Amino acid sequence: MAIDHLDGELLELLAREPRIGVLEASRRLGVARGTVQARLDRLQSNGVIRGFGPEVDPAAIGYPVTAFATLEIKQGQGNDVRAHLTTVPEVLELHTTTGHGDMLCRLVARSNADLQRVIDRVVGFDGIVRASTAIVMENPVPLRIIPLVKQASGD
Amino acid sequence: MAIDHLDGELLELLAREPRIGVLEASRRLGVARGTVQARLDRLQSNGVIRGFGPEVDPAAIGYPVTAFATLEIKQGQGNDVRAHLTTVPEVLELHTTTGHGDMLCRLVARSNADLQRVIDRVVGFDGIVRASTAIVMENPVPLRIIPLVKQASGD
DNA sequence: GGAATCCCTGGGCATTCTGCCTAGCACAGC
DNA sequence: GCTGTGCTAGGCAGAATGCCCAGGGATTCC
Repeated sequence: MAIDHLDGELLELLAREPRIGVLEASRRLGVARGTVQARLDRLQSNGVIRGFGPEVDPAAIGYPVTAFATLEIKQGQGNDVRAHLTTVPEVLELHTTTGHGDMLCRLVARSNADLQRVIDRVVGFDGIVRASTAIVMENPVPLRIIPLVKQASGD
Repeated sequence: MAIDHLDGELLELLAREPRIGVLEASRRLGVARGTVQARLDRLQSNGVIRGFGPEVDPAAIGYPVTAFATLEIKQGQGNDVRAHLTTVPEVLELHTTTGHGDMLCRLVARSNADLQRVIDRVVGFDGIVRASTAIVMENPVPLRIIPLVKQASGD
């Protein structure tokens, strides 16, 4: 469950140079190949490593605008709203949060004008009472995990 | 820049089974290996594929609590706040958004009690006027990209 | 109508990595 | 003292990679 120093270094190495194989990683870390293999297996069956899926940049496929929308949900409509938002491709992420039946979702759009269309589609649903949207201008800290991994593995 | 149908299928395949290699992917897609290799190279130099870093689950390394904090920033303090938040490992993501010098950040913590410590550390900084935090309870739609990819590649 | 260009195919090559195995060693807990 | 666990070090066959080439359609540009 907890990860040790070697796990931390392995994760950091994989994050920096994902294409390297088990053999190369073992060379870099100065341990035996079998060790790296065992650690990787453990991290994956542990659920620490969820996968190695390609990170796709929405901007590069034509969706340069990102926004966060806070949705106020009518009591008892949570499941319907979830199902509805799942069908909208521009909804990249959805969370339910503390508060008065609130949800937070991450949206992308082709342009600011297109964002209006997306929002209309998102909120054009019965269970949603109100929505407030914040458009992202800059992303000073892109989604990262390494600093946390280092802290969790004892620096 | 735009991606075609084959690109879309390739991305979807890689997202579903990231461990398969170029050769296996070419077999699945029914195209030549060189084609897959060329597409992958192009997608990566295009920036469509940012990388293949391991997706680490914060919950699995001891940070099961996620929250989003909206920060109100004192005029002109943006850079200092950014620098400050970058040093906090529990800040996984930071965006500046439209509004009155607002920022939105994603936090994780070891527990609800620990979240208080994280928030104190985040807002214990001069440039931050006010913070409002929403704790995530459920995550009905985890960060996803495939539906958008399919839409962008013409279904 | 050509000609040039681009993309894909299908194949070949040496090198490298993988998955799987064995055996020995050090260290912890019971 | 014994057992289990984790790491090292090595070996092996099979598979994949990176890189190369020649050829064929399709498209675009003169």
